[in-house]
Amino acid sequence: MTREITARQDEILSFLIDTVRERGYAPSIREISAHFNLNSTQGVQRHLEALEKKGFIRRDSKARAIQITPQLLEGQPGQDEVQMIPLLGEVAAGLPITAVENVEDRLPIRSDWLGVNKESFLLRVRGRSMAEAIQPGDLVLVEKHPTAQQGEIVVALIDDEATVKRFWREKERVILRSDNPDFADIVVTESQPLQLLGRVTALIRKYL
Amino acid sequence: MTREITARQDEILSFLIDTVRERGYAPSIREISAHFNLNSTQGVQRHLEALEKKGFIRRDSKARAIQITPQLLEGQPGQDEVQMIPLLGEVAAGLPITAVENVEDRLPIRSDWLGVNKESFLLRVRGRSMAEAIQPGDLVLVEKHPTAQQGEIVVALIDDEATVKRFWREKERVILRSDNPDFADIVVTESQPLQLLGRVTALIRKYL
DNA sequence: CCAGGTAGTGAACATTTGTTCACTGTCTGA
DNA sequence: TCAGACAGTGAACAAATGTTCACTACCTGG
Repeated sequence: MTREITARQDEILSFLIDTVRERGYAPSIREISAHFNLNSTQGVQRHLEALEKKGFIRRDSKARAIQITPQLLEGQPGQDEVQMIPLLGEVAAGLPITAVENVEDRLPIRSDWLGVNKESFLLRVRGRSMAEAIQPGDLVLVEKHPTAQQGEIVVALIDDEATVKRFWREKERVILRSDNPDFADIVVTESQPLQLLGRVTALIRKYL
Repeated sequence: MTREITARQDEILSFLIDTVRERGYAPSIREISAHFNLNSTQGVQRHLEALEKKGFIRRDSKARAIQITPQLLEGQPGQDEVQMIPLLGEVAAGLPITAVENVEDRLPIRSDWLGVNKESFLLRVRGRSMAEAIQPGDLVLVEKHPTAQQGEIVVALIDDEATVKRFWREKERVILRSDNPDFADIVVTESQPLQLLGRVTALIRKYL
């Protein structure tokens, strides 16, 4: 998917950015169409869908639920740019994992450590299955991703609990392997679909 | 007009700030009341009116039209405050360790992770002496300190080279111990004074 | 004891809001 | 010439949304 945008899309994106900067909340579909003297919400909808597809905004089906990709609001992405990434506590059932209710803290991560147009969050490791490289209490930076590469460290949901393991795919099954030999592999077959939350891209450990 | 706010107002304001930071747009009145398990939009309305009167937010009579006073969004000093900490490369002889010449990069660290009135820097680990908990390529956050406690992980200069070890003091000598049993202890006596750069307070690992 | 402030309930209402459907027009490249 | 992309129109719908009203309960200071 090309990230080129049309002239009209660019105009609409600029209007979004300006409006959020000036008054602190996004315009509605109808405010956008009024601004451009359009008579139809469908046309605006189409443009917003395209901008979302191309990664410039994120939308929810709620009033003014347009989130502009942070780099666009703050200017050029750069080395010194920092994003406050949520550290999730107990993950409440039924909510999106990064729902506000799940966030217990926030840590600064350099933007170039984060995937482009990827959502990331931090989780605290509980078990010793990846010891000693990854220890209880460590924070892992997780980039949301539904799939993984061989050998990558991933976060999966098993029995409604997030677990950190190394991912191996063999023919018709997936193996979630611990680095700690004291722990057995978890074998996932198609009869119980695997739910990957994402892949681990960094680790942060605090020594008290 | 007092700017003191009540406990409930403070909770609601924090929720607003968190929500805007997390998902880029404000909650609706009903989302706020759902979050706090309230059954009435009027109660929320009352709090928002108070917060507006006291200058913490601005509102329009439109969906999610809550603008948080910019200073509040840009972070309270303390928890959300971030400092760019230098990552040191080759340490040039004769220069203070954190001299500009030694800095190869900077990473954001939350201020409450840093000692009060202490200088900190990041170093990249080279050897495997602390494996597996600390691996080559890992970054350690070092707080400048000339002394250490028993068992702490420290950075010492030995033969003009920074090394990461665990610190033990015995009677008249200091032992710098590796976590990796493949490495022998380094015994430091008074005939070659130990130079501690600091103690390790955090670790950051990036998985490619 | 009472007034005032704080916090909330329950309900109703009008307006806003996003989505969807079916359509038209223009432009461009094959 | 035609298909596809882009840009828009007009309409309808259901849900979301903010405001307002009248009320209750509790707490605290005068």
